[in-house]
Amino acid sequence: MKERLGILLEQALGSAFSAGHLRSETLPSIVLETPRIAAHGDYSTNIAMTMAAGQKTAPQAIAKIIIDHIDDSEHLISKTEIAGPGFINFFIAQNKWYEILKTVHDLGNAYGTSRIGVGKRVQVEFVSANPTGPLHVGHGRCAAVGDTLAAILKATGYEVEKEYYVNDSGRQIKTLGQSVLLRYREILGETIAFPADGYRGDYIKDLAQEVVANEGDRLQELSDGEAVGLCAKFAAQEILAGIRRDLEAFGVTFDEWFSEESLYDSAAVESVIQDLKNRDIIYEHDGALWFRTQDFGDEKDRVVVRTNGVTTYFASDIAYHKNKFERRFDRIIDIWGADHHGYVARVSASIEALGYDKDQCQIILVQLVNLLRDGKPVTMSTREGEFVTLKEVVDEVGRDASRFLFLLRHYDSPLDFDLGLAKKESNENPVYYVQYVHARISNIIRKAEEQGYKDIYWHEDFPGLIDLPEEIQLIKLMARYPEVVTQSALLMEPHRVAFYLRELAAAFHAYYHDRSKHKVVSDEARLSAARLYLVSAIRIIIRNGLSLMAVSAPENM
RNA sequence: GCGCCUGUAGCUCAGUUGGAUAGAGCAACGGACUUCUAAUCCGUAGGUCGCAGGUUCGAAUCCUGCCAGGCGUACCA
Repeated sequence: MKERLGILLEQALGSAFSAGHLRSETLPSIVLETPRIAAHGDYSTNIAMTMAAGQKTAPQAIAKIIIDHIDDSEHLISKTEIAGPGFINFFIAQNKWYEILKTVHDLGNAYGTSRIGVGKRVQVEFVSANPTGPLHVGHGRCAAVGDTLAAILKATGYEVEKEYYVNDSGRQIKTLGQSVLLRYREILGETIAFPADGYRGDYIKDLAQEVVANEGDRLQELSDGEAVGLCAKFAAQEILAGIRRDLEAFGVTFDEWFSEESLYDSAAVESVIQDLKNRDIIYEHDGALWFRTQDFGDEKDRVVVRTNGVTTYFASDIAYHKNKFERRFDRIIDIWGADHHGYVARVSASIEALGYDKDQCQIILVQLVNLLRDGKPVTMSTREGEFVTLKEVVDEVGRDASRFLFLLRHYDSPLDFDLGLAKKESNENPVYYVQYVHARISNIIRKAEEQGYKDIYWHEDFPGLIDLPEEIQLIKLMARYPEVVTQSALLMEPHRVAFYLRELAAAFHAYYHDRSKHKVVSDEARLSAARLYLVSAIRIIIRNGLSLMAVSAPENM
């Protein structure tokens, strides 16, 4: 609807230009919005005001010229008015709204999809937690945001690839191996001194137990280096498998699990460092190798290879992002926890230094999850083994409820996650409010079937039957769904879908509740058929929206 | 100190990329189930949009400066 009106406006501007009624200038971008207040029309544009300066004419006069040039041969518009300082308000002819209803039914699962991303490949990388311990709630938030954003981008036509970057190399993996080996020796009867920087969680002991079961005391005969290596490899694999399971239980899957180690195996890290050294972007200082990130907007230069010859995490990240660009994505989206924000400048500096367009790589920082238990903060540390895992939350609160909770917030704002409230919230969670709409409509449709309404179909009588203001209101709300999906994609803000669904659900519940006025299945066959058509359209949208979030749409509750 | 994010109703948060009279949920108070499911609905109350300037037809939104909170500021990841 908005699109069609936009086209009319564009044509009107064009014809006003060619008729010489407006001085020609570059076509301004037309912004149509749904006014907050119904009296301001169905759509409103500020175009006359934004053009006023360039035209050197009063906005009201420009508005009048534009309106005069609108060629509305389809009678889409029932009324236009110039209001306030120069808004043009459009009122859509009521009979045109029914076309939306038909569109929803015709498109079904595809209602809300668009083609703005067609032909473009985008990669979304998210979670990417080190395989040194299970995922915690913070990772869950990133997972929900990343997975839903990927689904939204897909719905707008992008070819989307979801990727998990596995940090299976470097010091933290070695520390993991050492921690497991120590617990292993402990089980075999040795007294050990556990180092301060070791991983202390119980899962380390479980892993050590498994090593004992698989290998017996064989590791005792190996050198420390070999034993640590074995333990590290085994532990990382096991933990990663667990991460994968937990994510699947949370409804998140990836197309690609990209190994950091593979960048070393293929010498990609080595060669990019060599390349940058040749170009004097990496230089030696105090025995270490430094990247001139400062020349590309970072606040200081960063170490790539330490004095002891070991590469930093940043080194493989340079090679990793180079690899991403080599895979020829049109867009690359990295989703990180906000605690990594210090990394943004250096990564985008490295992208620029390699000669790529840094704007092609967008980094979303998801604010941290503050974990509370009955109002009191719970400290989380993987190393100390004190944390609440994603699995625990999913098991306790449920996948639907926890996903919805994470998505009911802009990723920019920190989230307090209270475990004491989580259980309670699983009953009061807004997700049930939305799902309940789906269950209620499903129930209506079941009941209708029992009474002989076999099919849900359109009939040209319907406009006369569905004409209450609240019914038109519902259709107008349905018309907005595709705009919401498009906006979420453009702004990369998945929470918009969740908020929209809540709004649609509220409108439906209110409508549904007044049974005396709005009963769907009644004695009047034609009215019933018409209302069935209306509410089943709502069900389609609820289902589509929930499916973007990978939240289930139950038939019964 | 410097950098990033945030400050909107008692609490948790939206706010259509600068629009017209700032909105939900929870909590509080008062109502609605012989009806297609009350996990629901209706109503009341609740606001100097952190503070102060600036930009303009117009600011919660943009700019500057303060104040407060979170995170970061490693040859850790």
